[in-house]
Amino acid sequence: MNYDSLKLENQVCFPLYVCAKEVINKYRPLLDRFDLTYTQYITMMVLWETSPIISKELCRKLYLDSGTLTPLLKKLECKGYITRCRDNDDERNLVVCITEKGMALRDEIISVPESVRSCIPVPDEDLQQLYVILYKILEKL
Amino acid sequence: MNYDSLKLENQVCFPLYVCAKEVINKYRPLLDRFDLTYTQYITMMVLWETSPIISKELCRKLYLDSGTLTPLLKKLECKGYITRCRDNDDERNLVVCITEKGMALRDEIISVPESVRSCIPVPDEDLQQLYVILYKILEKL
DNA sequence: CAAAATTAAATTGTATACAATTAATTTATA
DNA sequence: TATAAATTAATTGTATACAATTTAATTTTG
Repeated sequence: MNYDSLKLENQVCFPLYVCAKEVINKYRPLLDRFDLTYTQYITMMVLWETSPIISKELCRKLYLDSGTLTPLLKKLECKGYITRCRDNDDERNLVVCITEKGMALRDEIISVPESVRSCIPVPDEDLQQLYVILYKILEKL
Repeated sequence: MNYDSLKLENQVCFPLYVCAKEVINKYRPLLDRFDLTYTQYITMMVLWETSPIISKELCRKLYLDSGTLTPLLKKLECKGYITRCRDNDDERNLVVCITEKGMALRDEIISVPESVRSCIPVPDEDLQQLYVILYKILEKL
């Protein structure tokens, strides 16, 4: 039998998985200073754009479920970056609001994207192409 | 201040992270039948190609550390797919060998790559491009 | 309107991931 | 050659991820 399809080098998912991991690892030392993990960081990104926001919406935008977000949001609350409270109109919903401290974090963290970019020494065109293909796939999934 | 660089839509890492997660999620129902996780599956892929292999080499090929691999290998051993023993020449090294049962698994699992491929309805050219860019980045990291 | 169905967050359990440390072994060196 | 340095797995601790279940609230429906 021909087992070529089961070779690691013939997989697209493997470099995708490794690349995502390794790029996220580049964020770690940069985000450590702010006591944030990568997942907490992208959560803050949504909140800098949209606050207040319902937890369900946050889950949808971040492609995460409540099992992941519930403890993460509690941690961000402990750090003082967000508040969590129930929606009066529908008590099932959790309303997440960014705090002043959370909003202020944006100014401090502004240099992170550029720092990460400098860790990935490939041309802009490659990253642009990568971006387009990834969203093309995400749309179809 | 201009905060565009902190918008989720302007990140390359975010779709990379989500895409990797979502594609791996496509493997889940397919691998469940074999009682394997994605990480266990790619570990088996290395072993189908190379056995015996030193744990250190396995770590290097999979971009994982011993904190992740040690418990994973113990699980694969419990399932009867591999054996773990020390290298007589250098007792620090852990030698991982595939078992007959592990080798037989390859024939059963052969259809998985095609099944996953069919879950990602984009042209081959896109995946080919993706593959090239991802390895280009990995080489530089 | 009351019961059933639906929805959303939280909880529980399992499996990664990785940093930091520890323990055992081997290699280098004074 | 005895000790220091280096190497490798394993361990410990923290933080995701996600499936499955539970709980509480809301909506639908008979």
